[in-house]
Amino acid sequence: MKLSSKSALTMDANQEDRAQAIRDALRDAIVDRRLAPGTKLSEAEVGALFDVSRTVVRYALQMLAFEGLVYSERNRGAFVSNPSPEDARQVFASRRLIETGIVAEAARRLTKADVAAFRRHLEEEDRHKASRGPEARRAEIKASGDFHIMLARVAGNAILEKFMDELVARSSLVIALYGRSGVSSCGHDDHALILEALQTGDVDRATEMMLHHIGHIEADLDLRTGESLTLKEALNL
Amino acid sequence: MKLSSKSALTMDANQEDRAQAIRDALRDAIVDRRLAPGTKLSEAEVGALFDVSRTVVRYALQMLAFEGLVYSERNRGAFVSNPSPEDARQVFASRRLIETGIVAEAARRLTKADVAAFRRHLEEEDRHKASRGPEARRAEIKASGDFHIMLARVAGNAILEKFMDELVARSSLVIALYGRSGVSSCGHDDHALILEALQTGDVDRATEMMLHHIGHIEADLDLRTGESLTLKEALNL
DNA sequence: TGCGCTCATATTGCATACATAAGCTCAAAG
DNA sequence: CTTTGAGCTTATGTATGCAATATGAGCGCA
Repeated sequence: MKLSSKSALTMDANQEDRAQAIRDALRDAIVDRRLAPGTKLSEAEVGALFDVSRTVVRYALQMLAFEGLVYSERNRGAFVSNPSPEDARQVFASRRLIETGIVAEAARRLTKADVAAFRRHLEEEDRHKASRGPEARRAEIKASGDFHIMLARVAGNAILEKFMDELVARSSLVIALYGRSGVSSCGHDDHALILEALQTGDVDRATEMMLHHIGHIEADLDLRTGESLTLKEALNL
Repeated sequence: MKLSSKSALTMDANQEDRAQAIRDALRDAIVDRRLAPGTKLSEAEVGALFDVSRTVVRYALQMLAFEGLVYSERNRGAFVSNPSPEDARQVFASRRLIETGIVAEAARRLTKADVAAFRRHLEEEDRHKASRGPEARRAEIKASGDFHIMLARVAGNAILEKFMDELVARSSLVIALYGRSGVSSCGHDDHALILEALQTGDVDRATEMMLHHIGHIEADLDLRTGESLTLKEALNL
C-alpha cells in the first residue's frame, strides 16, 4: 500500500529518516486538527499507513511525546495530547518569557537579509490571510507560527530555538482546541509591527509588541469552558 | 550478566521503564564526567552492560539525544555530546532568561513548606560542600543543580520545568568540560541568598541574585581554550 | 437488574534476525 | 612511500516474532 505518497509527504530522496518524515506528517495533522485530541495513534495503524514497521513508528511517536504533542501510557499506547486550559496558560506564559528574550537578541542580530526574508514571509502570510477556505487557513496558521520560529533562528541561540519549536507546536494545538475566531493567530498584523520595531532597533517597543501579540492570541482563546472540556477529556480517556 | 545491579541502578521495582533507568544512569555518568565527551555509546555495549536488548538502549539514547547530552549520527551511532564554548554560552544565556522568569513566578508561589524543603536542601548542599573527595564533589554538583530544579517546580509551570531539567543537565556537562575550580557551581552560597530574597518577597533582589549566581558559574568556566579542545574534538570524532 | 469474574482478543514491550551502510585492513599501483 | 580501492568486519536501521498486559465480551451469581 503506497499510502505514504498520499500523505502529503515527499518520501522522495528517502534515504533519510523516515521516522522524521512520519513525525512531521503527524505533527502537521495534529496541529491542523485533522487528528482530534485524544485520538489513539496505534503503532500498527500508523505503520500500515506509511508502510513502515512499528519500530519506525515508535520512534516517531516518541519524538512527538517529547514535544508534548502526544502522550503515551505504558502498555496502552500513544494518544494525541489534549492540553488542559492550565496547560494552555503555561504554554503562553512560557512564550512570554522566552520570546521576550528572543526579541531582544534578534534586535541586535537582525541583518538586512533577515529583514528581506521576513518581508517575503509577511507577504506570504498576507496572501494566505486574503484567501478563503480551510486550506488557506491551515497555511495561515502554519505561516504564523513560522514567523516566530524565524525570529528564534535570528536570535542565534539553538537551545531557545528548539524550545520555541516546541512552544509553537503546542500553541498551534492549543489554538486549534480553544481558539474562538477562525483567524485566531494574527488578526492585527502584529507581526509587521514587531518587524518594524526590530528594524528601527527599538527593542523596548518590539518587546512590547511581542507581548501584545501573545496577549492577542491568548485573548482569543476560550479557556473558561472547564466543565464540558473536562467531560470531553474523560470521554477521550 | 547481572551487571545491571552493579550500575548504581536500583532496577528494584523494575516493572517500570528500564529505558528510563538506563537513561538516568547514562545521564549521571555523562554529567559526572565518568563518560568523556565524544565517547561512543555503542548500542550493543550499553545493552550488554544493562542486560537489555538494543531496542531499549536505543530508546534511552534517543531520550538523551533530545536532551542534548548525546548526539547521534545516522548509521554511525550515538556519542556523548561535546558542547563547544559557543554552546556553553547559549546554555547560560538561556538560563538567564528562563530562570529570571522562574524566580519571579516562584516568589509569588513560595509556600512555607517550600521554604522548609529548600532549607533542608541547602543543609544537604552544605554537607556535601564540607566533605572531601570526588564522590562528595559529585554529590555537590548534583545537589546544586537540584536547587534550580526545585525552584522551577515551585514556579508551577511544567513546561519551564522541563526546559530547566534540560538546561541543568547541559550545564553540568559544560561545567564538567570547562569548569576551572573544582567547586565551580556555588562557591558563594548564592542559593541561600536567593532563597532569602524569595522569602522576603523581594523579587527584584531575588532576580538579581539569580543573575549574579549564573554569572558566577559562567565566570568560573574557561571558554577561551578553543584550539586544544577543537583538536580533541577532531580526535574524538 | 446489577455487579463481578473469567476468558478472548488486540496492542504494546521487548528481543532477535536480517539488511545495509560505515569503517578498516591490506594489498597493489603510481 | 603514499594513496586508492576491494573486500571484510562491525554496528546501526528496520522488520518481525513472542511474551505480557490492557480492554471488552460474555457469563454467572447475588
